[in-house]
Amino acid sequence: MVKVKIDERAEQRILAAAKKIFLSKGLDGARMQDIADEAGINKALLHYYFRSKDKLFETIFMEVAKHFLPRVSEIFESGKPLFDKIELFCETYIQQMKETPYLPLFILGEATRRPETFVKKVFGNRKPPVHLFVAQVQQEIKSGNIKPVHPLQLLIDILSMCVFPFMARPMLEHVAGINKKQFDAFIEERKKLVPEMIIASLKNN
Amino acid sequence: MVKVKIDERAEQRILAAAKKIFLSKGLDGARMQDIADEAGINKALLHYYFRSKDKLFETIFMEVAKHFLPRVSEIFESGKPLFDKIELFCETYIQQMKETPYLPLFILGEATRRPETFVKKVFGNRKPPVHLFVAQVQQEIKSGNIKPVHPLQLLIDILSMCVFPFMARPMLEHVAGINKKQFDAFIEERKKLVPEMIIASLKNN
DNA sequence: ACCTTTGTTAACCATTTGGTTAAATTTTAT
DNA sequence: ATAAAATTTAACCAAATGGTTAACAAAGGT
Repeated sequence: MVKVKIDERAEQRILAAAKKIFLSKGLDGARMQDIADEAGINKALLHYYFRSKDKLFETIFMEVAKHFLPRVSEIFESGKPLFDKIELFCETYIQQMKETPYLPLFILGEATRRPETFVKKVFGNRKPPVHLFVAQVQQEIKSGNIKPVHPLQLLIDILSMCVFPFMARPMLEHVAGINKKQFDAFIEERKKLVPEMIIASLKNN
Repeated sequence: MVKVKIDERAEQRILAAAKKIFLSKGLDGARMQDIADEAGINKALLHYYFRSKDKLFETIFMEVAKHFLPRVSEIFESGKPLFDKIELFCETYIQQMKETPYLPLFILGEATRRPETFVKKVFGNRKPPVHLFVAQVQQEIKSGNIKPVHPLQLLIDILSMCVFPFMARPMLEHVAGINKKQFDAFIEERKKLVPEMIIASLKNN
């Protein structure tokens, strides 16, 4: 008979709980007691494993921040044609946001409130290789394969359309009068529509 | 000689201070003392004019939320051709976000954390007439003037591209290695580029 | 002048909150 | 088994925070 580990290690439960609470309430809104309750342990144990609220938050932030730029480097560095990269970028991004819908508001909110603390730490020395994307776009323009566009503007266009709908979700659902299921369908549709739209705008004729 | 009102009414100063503090720190991050200090008055006076922190916050939120959908109704209800509306929408939106760059993260952050409290209150009975835009797009499709697109997806595309860059600003500046002046130029350029891009993607040939 | 209303403040108060401590329990090594 | 190390908890603590009170000052009306 396999021995089932009935309860995870406390440290893991704390991390999971902290992630849930911080993501939904933010640094200021989260209470250490909330996290302890969610993890089912005593509050003092939080300080035993992680020295302070700030330390715990930073641990979560860093772990979670990775997912905000999901596999972007991998995609940019792949040898794929531009249009394939755009399709893959949208697909990957929207899928990631579907799985962690609180992520963008959380990351951008905290990064805006404490830029010096977080923005630099997130990327450390390894920024995503935007220049590769930029160079490829410029190459395609020079070759006459696509219309002349500003590469960085293009990148932000794509990113905006993939991420923003998740941030505006509650308003969207209310204004458009749709429910969660319809929102999911709406988002799923975007995996195809966004790259189509972008690529159509790039084609020459 | 004109008598200069050396200090505004305290109530006004409180509102201005609360706006500044709440917008930058959010409901949870803002301290009543911060607001009192910013307004240059005693903390008790905050409670004299506005009963509680929540009441004060709601006042600010409601006042400020109006600017999140700047003149959208006006634009949708104007008799203008679709492409003109799109151009005007982008121009108006980006300009508003330039003037109140903290707005989107603030509104969407609070709306997400307390949807039942805020989302409905913001719009009250008067939602923006999205259906007018939708109908106009459908009409243009039927007339064969533009490619067939999903009207709501189109609207979100536009909104995303206008608003998101302001929310992602600190990350953007860091990743793209640009300063505030360059960001402003980047944004200014979008007033033309975004509608151009959208309209190009709608044209038939 | 005098009284009433409105505006403003210093000093408090109760609760919440992040954090600590010392004791108790469990695990691990010998 | 037993001592040492690691884990967990209940009880505290000090600071911060939203909010109240009572006294004081300014303005307005008579």
